[in-house]
Amino acid sequence: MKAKSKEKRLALLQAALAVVTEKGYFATKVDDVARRAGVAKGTVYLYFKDKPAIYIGLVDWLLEQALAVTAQVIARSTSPRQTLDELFTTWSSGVMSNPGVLALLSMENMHQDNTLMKRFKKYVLPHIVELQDAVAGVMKQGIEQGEFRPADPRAAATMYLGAFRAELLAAANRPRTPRAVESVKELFLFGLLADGKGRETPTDKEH
Amino acid sequence: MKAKSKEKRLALLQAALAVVTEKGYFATKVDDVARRAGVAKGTVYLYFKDKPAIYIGLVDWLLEQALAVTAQVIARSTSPRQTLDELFTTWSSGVMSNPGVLALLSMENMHQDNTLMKRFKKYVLPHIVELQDAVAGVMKQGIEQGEFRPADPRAAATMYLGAFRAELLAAANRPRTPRAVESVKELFLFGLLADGKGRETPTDKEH
DNA sequence: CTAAAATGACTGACCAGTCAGTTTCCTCGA
DNA sequence: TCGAGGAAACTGACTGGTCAGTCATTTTAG
Repeated sequence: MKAKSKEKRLALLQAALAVVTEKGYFATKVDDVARRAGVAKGTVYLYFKDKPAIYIGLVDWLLEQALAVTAQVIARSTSPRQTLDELFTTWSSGVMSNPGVLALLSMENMHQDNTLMKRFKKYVLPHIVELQDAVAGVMKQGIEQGEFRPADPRAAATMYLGAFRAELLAAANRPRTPRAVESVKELFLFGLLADGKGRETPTDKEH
Repeated sequence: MKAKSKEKRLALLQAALAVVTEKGYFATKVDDVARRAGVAKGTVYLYFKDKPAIYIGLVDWLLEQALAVTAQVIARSTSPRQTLDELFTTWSSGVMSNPGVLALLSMENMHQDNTLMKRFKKYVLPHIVELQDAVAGVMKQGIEQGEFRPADPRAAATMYLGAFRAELLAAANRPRTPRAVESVKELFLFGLLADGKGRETPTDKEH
């Protein structure tokens, strides 16, 4: 099982990525992955314990990339606001460039299978939380620096990621207009309400 | 196939809802649905052509409810802003009360199977668009009435639904705090930026 | 020449969908 | 009121196809 090269494993992951984003996890046969990588089915099992392990390996790899890219954007940009802007663009042109990938990262999807779900919680979820934390960190910094309003950083992160996701999926149906992306970003920053509608009373929680 | 009662069909759908939201579509065996409804597997096939048909029937039924509830909220509430507020609450306490249901309605999930995907596009997607349109209508009205800023109603609807979804899923992991829900709503309305950060220049699209 | 790597035919488990047989329900004539 | 008979509803054992995972055999590399 612990076969020679890391490279071959990577090649298999790339093949898996291609097939799985195209057909989805459940419709993907191990043999499909093997063929796409140009090897026989047996070979796949030299590098991965079983089918779920391919999935876990794949998601792990993707999240690693996403985290690296995110850290890089955070490191080099000058303000939290700019960071958010760049994250949107960087993500959508890179790792998370299609709905297939998003599906891979969604827990409710993996809910479809028990083994998968267990391993997802154990191995993948922590990394997703890490990503959320990274974004929440940006929010926190922005708030502290006074660029953002006082708000719950986690809620803001959740919403930012949700908006990203929704936009990406919407774009999969209709052709993607840069305008729509801008609209979403802009709404996130400025909110929906017209000016003077009570922005100064964000504390009246109970109605 | 066209067996007697609508009621029995409904009972089967209810059973399917219970099992599918619990285990996911792919992990659900037709026999599970039958057992849950207290009938034999064969009976299921008197009411549904095949397994995908159960799924389609289920989602159709759910969306019908969601649309009805949404229309009702829109009809009785006094302002677009209040409508949005109530939609959030109504949805999460009713039809879309758990992540399992959300998974059922997500296209990327159904991407997992080809037959399912085809039928999803044909039968389900139009209803989802209808729901998005209903929300976009609220946005449009709010904008026209001056309660909301000029913005793309569709983008705003996409984002609103995305925020709802993200919050609901987040709540599935950590216990749901009313505070988090409020945070999300509030962020959606007011945006993240601190006051005086350029709200009056939403037209500088190119950076 | 040998060991590591790769192969792909094979097997066992699983399950959607079928259908011959059984039960339930209804109708109608005595 | 009863029950005979027929139809509609229901049943669940069975079948055919699919596929994850195995492993005896072959290929490659050193």
